[in-house]
Amino acid sequence: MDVEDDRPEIAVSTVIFALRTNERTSTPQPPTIWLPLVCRVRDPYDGSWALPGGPLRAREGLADAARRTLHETTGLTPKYLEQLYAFGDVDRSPGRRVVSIVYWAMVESEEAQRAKVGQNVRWLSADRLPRLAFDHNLIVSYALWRLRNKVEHSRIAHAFLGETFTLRELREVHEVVRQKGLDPANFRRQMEASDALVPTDGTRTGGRHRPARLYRYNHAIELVDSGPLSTSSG
Amino acid sequence: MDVEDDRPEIAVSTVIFALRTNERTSTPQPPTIWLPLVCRVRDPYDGSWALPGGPLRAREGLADAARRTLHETTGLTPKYLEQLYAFGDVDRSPGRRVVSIVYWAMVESEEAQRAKVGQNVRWLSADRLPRLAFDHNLIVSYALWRLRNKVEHSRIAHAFLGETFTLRELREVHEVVRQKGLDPANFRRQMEASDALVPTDGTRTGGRHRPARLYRYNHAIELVDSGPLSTSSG
DNA sequence: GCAAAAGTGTTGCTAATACACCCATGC
DNA sequence: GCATGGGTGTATTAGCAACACTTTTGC
Repeated sequence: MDVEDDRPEIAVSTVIFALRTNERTSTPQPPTIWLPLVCRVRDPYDGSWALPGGPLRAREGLADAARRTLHETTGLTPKYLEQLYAFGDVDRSPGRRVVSIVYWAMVESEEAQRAKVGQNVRWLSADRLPRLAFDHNLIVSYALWRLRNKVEHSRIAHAFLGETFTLRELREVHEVVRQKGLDPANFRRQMEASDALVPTDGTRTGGRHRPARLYRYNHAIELVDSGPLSTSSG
Repeated sequence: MDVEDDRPEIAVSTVIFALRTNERTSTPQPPTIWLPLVCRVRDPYDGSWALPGGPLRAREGLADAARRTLHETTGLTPKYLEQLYAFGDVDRSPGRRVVSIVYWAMVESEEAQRAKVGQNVRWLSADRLPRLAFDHNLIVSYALWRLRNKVEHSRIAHAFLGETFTLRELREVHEVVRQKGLDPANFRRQMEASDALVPTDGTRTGGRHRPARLYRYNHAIELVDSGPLSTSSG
């Protein structure tokens, strides 16, 4: 066996999350977690759905590679991107040895609608996934677990929303991700106490009720979350 | 430039933590966090201290590689081992492109004393490190941050201790890692409430005071911490 | 006995919860 | 008006920190 071919390859993949409402149903429903997947067109796993990704280029950072590959396949620009885990089991890819550095990302709902879907790229519901290629079911499970964990103790839920948003919208993100209803009053107080939000002058009107104040995310804080690693250092 | 040489290499390194008392001082002192480092014997960074590690073999899992390389250089067998992060900045290694999958580990104090130190391997204090090779200072900082974060919300402190231990010993681990004194009474209650500990029949005697009950870690729980990833899947 | 750490009890503060209530808007 | 969600107030509860106190050992 050739020594060069023995060297493990490096690939970078990304689990991209967005909150979307199921278009198939006519009655209004709360959004759920969806992710764009790519249909493989060659073996192994020809015809299976897989995470967007690709090989790491020689002069390209890990996060850069994640951003590039997900943009190439989906056209999306994520609002949040973080390294998830390196998957490197010996036989996770039939025939070859591939170590995948996996990232996870969030895109806002508006951006998600701009994604170029088609025969080869499609949104699938995170909790009704078919059997995916490679170990990608495990990867998505872990990414979901991380998302749910992080959203409780961190201030990242806004990454699913636009520049400004109402407290109701932010609460809905939390409710969908954490899979349980939250008291509007208590949620408001927690957010106000956390210093994560800055009220704007605007309000969102719609529906037959009092208009809701629009808030903006307070970017002056987020340094705390990832410790010594800034968001860049991949 | 040759295409084969352009492909990024994969290395696996490990930040190994142990609690040790400084041998140089005669007066008894509380332990602090130490880690074994390897002195490099060739460029780049010839003569600098670096994390134990090495290239990933073709038919070897990531965690296996971490376990192997740290054992080869230090002789240690860690009680806890977890993936930390993949570091892959383009120019983190002069001349070559290396992506390092870094693990972090804890060894119990007794095991730490069995480590084979010498000219090339030495224990250094985690908060008084010199300038290390590559980006290893950043890596150690991040590992420390992770250790300190995880020890508060998780049940891993026992990994610094032997099979059985007193509440005082466990509390000392927390105090050293979290860098602050803890109330013995409240600490006891928290541990008892957490179900993480199982009391044994034994007691530890020593010093002129009442013997302390020995506890054992309750292994029936730990599944929760890492979510869908069991400790094996690297 | 006395020092020192093991172990127990009590109190008060803070934060999270549950839920009652008023406010402002669209229809 | 009236339904609906926006927004405020408040009582109850759970958890945690502080600290006084009792117990049991070595010397």
